[in-house]
Amino acid sequence: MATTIEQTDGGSGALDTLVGYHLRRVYGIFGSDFTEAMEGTGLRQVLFGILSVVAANPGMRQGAAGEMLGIQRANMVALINELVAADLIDRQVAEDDRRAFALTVTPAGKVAMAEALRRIRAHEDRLLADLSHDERRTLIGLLERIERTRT
Amino acid sequence: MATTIEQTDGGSGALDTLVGYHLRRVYGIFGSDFTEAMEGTGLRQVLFGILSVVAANPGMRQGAAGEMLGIQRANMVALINELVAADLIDRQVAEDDRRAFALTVTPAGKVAMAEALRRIRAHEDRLLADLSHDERRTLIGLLERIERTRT
DNA sequence: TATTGTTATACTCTATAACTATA
DNA sequence: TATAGTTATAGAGTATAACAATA
Repeated sequence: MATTIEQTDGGSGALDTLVGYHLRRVYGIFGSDFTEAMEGTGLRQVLFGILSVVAANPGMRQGAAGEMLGIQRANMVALINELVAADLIDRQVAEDDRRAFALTVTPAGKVAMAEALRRIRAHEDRLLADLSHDERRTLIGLLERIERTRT
Repeated sequence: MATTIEQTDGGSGALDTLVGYHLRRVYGIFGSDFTEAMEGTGLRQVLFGILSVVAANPGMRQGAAGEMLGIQRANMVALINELVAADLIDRQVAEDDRRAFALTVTPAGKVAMAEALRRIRAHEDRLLADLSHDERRTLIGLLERIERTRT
């Protein structure tokens, strides 16, 4: 009934009315379940993200991949090293610019991606079981509109 | 038109269809804008979260506050130390259990919270400018339903 | 001069195990 | 024996600055 902050309400207080708070909680739930779902594959959120972006844009540069995912150049180095070491990504000096690297997903990378995608779909189905397909689309749509405001 | 992963689509590939990916992006946008919005207050997301929970439940125990926010006991220590040092939280040995600490928000803490809340509302209004009030409620509602599935 | 990737570094967040003091 | 808080520590994510090679 109160519009101000209640005392001893047994809840989270002002937090519950904030979109950011709920985003934080749900992101946490997704994150830990994702990690569980990926157990044994050696893939993490970032690594799958990179694989996915490179698969959609074969030959793209390391820097461009990082930019699309909001990963800084400096932090891309170790990540790409990891993917190359695991033979999931192929890294070649770009023909037209010898400073840059052209990335492609290896055959093994494609296999790994397919398996990961299967697990991720199951993980999302698990966490979104209470939402109808329409509601999932609504959720993605709302999130995309927020992304467009600030990207 | 393709239901499989496209090649050279210029986009994020399979990522775009995943709720988790959009959550990650939007959470990132909210996180960095939150940090900017709080500049000069000394408050971060976690610290504001603790203040908010303790304000809503005066006298609550350190462990219970952490539990509500998904923060492990071990990690609460330094956070509460920080809030006590800043005179935003009062920490007293609980009368009925001398192992435990009873937490309350200090007067200075309430002032800080009010100012933080003002900034956070502005920050959310900024990032959610494209959404109607109904859409914001829908978004929070959907997120809350996901939280309930796994908490 | 500017850009691509690199190295070094540092800070926050998160997670685990072993400890203490109380219960 | 179990619980509340503590300490130490380690890993992941993220951020900045300075550098080499190339443009």
